[in-house]
Amino acid sequence: MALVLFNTFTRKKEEFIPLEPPYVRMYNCGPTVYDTFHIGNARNFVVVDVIRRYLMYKGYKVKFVQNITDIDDKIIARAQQEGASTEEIARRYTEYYFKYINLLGIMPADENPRATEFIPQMIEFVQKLVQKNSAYVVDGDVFFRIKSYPHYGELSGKKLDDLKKGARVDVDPRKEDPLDFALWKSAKPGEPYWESPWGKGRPGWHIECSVMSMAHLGETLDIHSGGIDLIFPHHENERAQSESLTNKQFVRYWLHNGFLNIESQKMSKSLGNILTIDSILEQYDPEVVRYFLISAHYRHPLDYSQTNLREAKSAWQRLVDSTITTDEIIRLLLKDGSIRESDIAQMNETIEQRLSTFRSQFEQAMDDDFNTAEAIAALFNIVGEINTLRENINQQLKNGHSPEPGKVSYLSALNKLLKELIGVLGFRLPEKPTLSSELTDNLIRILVDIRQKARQQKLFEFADMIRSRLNELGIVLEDHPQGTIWKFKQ
RNA sequence: GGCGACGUAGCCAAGUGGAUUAAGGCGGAGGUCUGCAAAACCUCUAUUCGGCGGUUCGAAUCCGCCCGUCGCCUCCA
Repeated sequence: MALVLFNTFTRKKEEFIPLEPPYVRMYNCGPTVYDTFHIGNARNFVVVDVIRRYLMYKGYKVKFVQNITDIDDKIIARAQQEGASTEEIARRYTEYYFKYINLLGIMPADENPRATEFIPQMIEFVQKLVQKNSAYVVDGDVFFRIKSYPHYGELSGKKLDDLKKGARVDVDPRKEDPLDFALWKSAKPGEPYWESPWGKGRPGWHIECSVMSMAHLGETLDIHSGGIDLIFPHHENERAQSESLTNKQFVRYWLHNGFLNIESQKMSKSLGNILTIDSILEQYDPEVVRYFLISAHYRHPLDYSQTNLREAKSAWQRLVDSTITTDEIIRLLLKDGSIRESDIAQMNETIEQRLSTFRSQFEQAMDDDFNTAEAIAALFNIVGEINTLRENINQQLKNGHSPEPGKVSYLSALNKLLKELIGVLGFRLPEKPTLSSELTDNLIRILVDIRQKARQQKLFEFADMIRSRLNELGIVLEDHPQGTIWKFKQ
């Protein structure tokens, strides 16, 4: 099956063919570490994480690079505001960034280059552009000359004339063209700086990504991603300067995720509706947040609301519950000897067939421009099959028959498949009791046994007390025909 | 002003010319199971896809107009 993705550049879905299969060079515009990151940033990080994981699942060898912009105007502004150094600010929010992407279950990038580590390469890059006449120097600033790059505007689909008409910012009169942008900025007094051929200064914000992506991935990237707002001017400028330097295609596939809105409105500082990721993770499990973030197609706008998060929580719960209950039921069946490990391992063609139908439903969805909404639907179809099957086995049990080994092995295989695909989307299921919590498990089982005795003797008040006291501790008991199982309340 | 996206059940959200009952989830109603629960299962919850026209044998899917929502063009994921 061919993987198809929507390329912002062509505005079409295209089959994904990396430059040198099976290698994939992937770059995502990372954070500028001047502040905490918000749920909208999280959407980008999670979406890109899912894309990366799926490419790996498909057998690609992905090298994933995400930069950290640790010097720029906003960091300087923040530092001055707080009377701190830019390094301090950058360090603080870099830590924050790593802490929270880790909590969100985002795989660490293969490389996280920082802008300040690549200043010499940036200077060299700019120098070459000046030599090629693609850039010019004015009073210690260096500007990119967009006239030198005939393809300017192609990525964002903008006409240069329209851009000029729509300009809402005062134009720097030293620019040859209002659309020329800074490659190197001279330092004002009190600002951090690096020595350069043009005097003291710092890199412009677009040059960083070009330099750092090329440093780690070469001159042509397979995938370059970011939020939809980065198309213009950031990615347009990256493309212009990179291709001017190399005369090669900079990016094969441009991917952009849609915005996350708050109550249908864009998040912005001026509206004061920024939701930082830490405030959300205080209320919701990271997996719930991930579920919410990929419950809609990545290119569509997504609306944040408490209702939507609560909905995600219930849906995620259904997924988790199915896997836990199935695990526990199989465990009980093994324990009382009504089924054996060797029975479970038994596969046959019918089972294989059905499993692959479920798997391919998932893959078809993901192959179609990473349609996570549909992929999740595929997951729920598996859940439905599992739960119906379990019900079926319950029925047999109640009728005094021991469960058919074929059914149990199908159940077990479905459960395994479900867990695998949940993992492909980057979700983490609650962990099995570890060695340290084995004691807990054993203690609860003692209580479960005592309650069972009480129920047999119709001491329901006593039995219910055990159940409700455990419930107060966040432990839920469920009585199944195979026996009683326990779970942690979510 | 220029460019673009979107409008599918109470809510979230796939589908984008014809197999098909228009996925899946949340919520709700009724039932089954249970000592009671929980979880789960079963049934029901869009003759219809913002509105009006058009193209077509056939449209939620294509075209036009209208209404509504949102975004980019400026730092921004």
